[in-house]
Order: sequence, then structure tokens, then C-alpha cells
Amino acid sequence: MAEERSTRDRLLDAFEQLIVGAGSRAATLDAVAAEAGVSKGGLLYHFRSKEALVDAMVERLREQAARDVEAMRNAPEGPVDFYLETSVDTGSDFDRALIAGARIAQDQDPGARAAMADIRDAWFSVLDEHLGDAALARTVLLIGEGLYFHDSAGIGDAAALGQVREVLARLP
Amino acid sequence: MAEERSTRDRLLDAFEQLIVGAGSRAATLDAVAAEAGVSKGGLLYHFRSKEALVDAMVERLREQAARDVEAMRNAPEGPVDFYLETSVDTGSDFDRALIAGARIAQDQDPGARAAMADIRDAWFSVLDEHLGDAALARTVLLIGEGLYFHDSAGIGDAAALGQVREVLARLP
DNA sequence: GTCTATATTCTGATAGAC
DNA sequence: GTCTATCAGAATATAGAC
Repeated sequence: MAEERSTRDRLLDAFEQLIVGAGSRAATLDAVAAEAGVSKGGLLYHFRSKEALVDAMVERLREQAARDVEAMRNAPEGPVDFYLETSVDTGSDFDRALIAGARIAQDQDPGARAAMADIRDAWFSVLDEHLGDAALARTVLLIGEGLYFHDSAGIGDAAALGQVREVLARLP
Repeated sequence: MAEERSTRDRLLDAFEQLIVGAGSRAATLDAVAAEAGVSKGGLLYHFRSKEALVDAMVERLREQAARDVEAMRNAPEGPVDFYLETSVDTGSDFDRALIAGARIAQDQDPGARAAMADIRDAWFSVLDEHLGDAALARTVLLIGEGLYFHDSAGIGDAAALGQVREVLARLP
């Protein structure tokens, strides 16, 4: 049977949730503890400092991303469609982790910046290998990130994915 | 002769610079005042609260965006090339203001969110009018935002713009 | 493992001198 | 218009009880 989500994981979930939903400024230790339903002391037992909390979140993001890249590489519909579909924020755990990682990277955290750059490189590699066309791979990569940027800013457009697909289908 | 940049404008510049370069968490009143070379009391004479500082920054962004959209509409190279070129962060005042606006919008500031949505709508309208093709206009819009997202995250790729142009040129 | 209480530093804001 | 001094509350972190 499935294990309960550990307090540690619930704290990381709460941290990501606050960053995504309210911005990194709102993701204080107090707020994270309250969101996870534990006291601040309880939080600090699992993560000795805020930096440790950030580092653990980034580490978990890297693990999730590695699984995502494998799924993308082996997707029945192909890496391009898989990538574009998952670039629309569906509220999955990985979506939340990725948006949180991008926000923390914007705060100039070195670990988060490195992780985001590595994830992006991995996506590009799969697209490029599959398409055999670096320019098209780069374009698809940017479109996906445009979709992400919007969804994460809350100004997404539900029709955008379909429109992008239609345009890509026109290419010889 | 050109007037000196007013203290008020230098404070707004400093605020944007800190948001873009170090993240919104680092853009405290203390840091903004120091960056602009005035005391905190001096800052608070011009902006009675942090909220007033944010609102003034967003208002200035709207004015800059209105000028940008006009330039885009009348660009000799056409709106698409103009838009994509200016989506690469060149360090211009408008680039800085736009990235700062996006960051503040991510902190869920209602004024910044509305401004970013309005600016995006204006860009889309110009692209759509020029192209007469909503799907293509949406795709170009997303590519530009992908370019912005990267540059603002500091992981941009200098070759990306050329690659995108090449792909768009393949479309019938 | 989790809590409460406390210490310390940071942040936004006010008052009043110059 | 700009500064210094000061304050209240928030944010990170520690200590020790349970």
C-alpha cells in the first residue's frame, strides 16, 4: 500500500506551493510551516536553515526532471508533442516544482540556476536528437518556455497549444 | 540640453535594477535607497510606501510599453522582426522595466499583473493585424516570451534568435 | 519528531532636524 | 528635498521541554 507522504515531503510541497501561488517573498519559514501544518520548530528539525530547504527542493526537482526527460525520450507521441503538452501547466507535481525552481533561480540562487540550465539542456538534447534540426529544436524549446512563462504568470491562454501545433504542422 | 535624471527616476531605475539583478526579495527599501545613492528617508519622500514605489514603476512601464507598441506597429522591418529582436534582452531601459514588471507580477501584485496582461494583448493585436493569422501570431508571441524568459533567467543563448528566424522563414 | 519561547537581525515606516 | 534617529513588526534561527 502507498505510504503516507512524509512530513519532509509535505514541507517541500508547501514551500513550492507558496512560491508558485504567492511568490518567493511570501514563502517564509512561518508560512511554509503553517501551510504544511507543522510548527516552525518542526520545520527546522527537517531543514536546518532556509538554504537547506531551498537546496532540498532543487535536489528533488532534479530527480523529477530526470524522470520527465526519460518519459519525453520514450513518449509514444514523440518528444515534441510530449514536451509541448507538458509545457502547459496542468498542476502536476513536476509543473509546480519546475515553476518554483524558475522563481528561485530568478532570486539568483546558484543551485537553482544550475539545475534550470541543466534541465533546459536535457530537453534541448532530446528535441535535437529526435528532430535532427537544431534550429527547429531551439524554436520548439522556446515555444514551450513561452507556454510555461504564461501559465506560471497566470495569464495563459487555453487555445495557445492548439495554435502552436497547427503552425508547426505547416512546416515542410 | 538634456535634463539630469530626477531623483524620482533614479529611484525607480534602482528598484528595477535590483529586481532584475537580484530578485524582488532583494529589492528592499534600504537596498533601493543605497543603489540610488540616497537615504531611506529620501526615498520615502518621493514614494510614501513600498506599494507606492511598485505602483509608480508599473505606471512608468505602461508608458514605455505604449511607445514600444507604436514603434513595433510602424517598424520598417515589420512588427514580427521588431518584436523578436526586442525580445532579446539588450539591457535597454524598456527591457529592464519589462523584466521587473514580470517579476512583480509573479509576486501577485494586481497592478503589475494587469499591466503585463495588457502589454501582451497589445503585442498580440499588432502581430495578428499584420499577419492576419491568429495561430501564427500566437506562436510568434510565445517564441518572443520564451526568449525573454531565458534572458531574464540569465541562461539565454545568443544563437537562438537567428535559429528562430530561420525556422519562421520556412513557413509557406 | 514536534512544540513553545526567545534571541537577533532585517524591513517598512514615522518624526523631526537641517 | 534630503538626512538621521527611532520604532513596531516580520523573518531567520537557537534552546530546551515534551
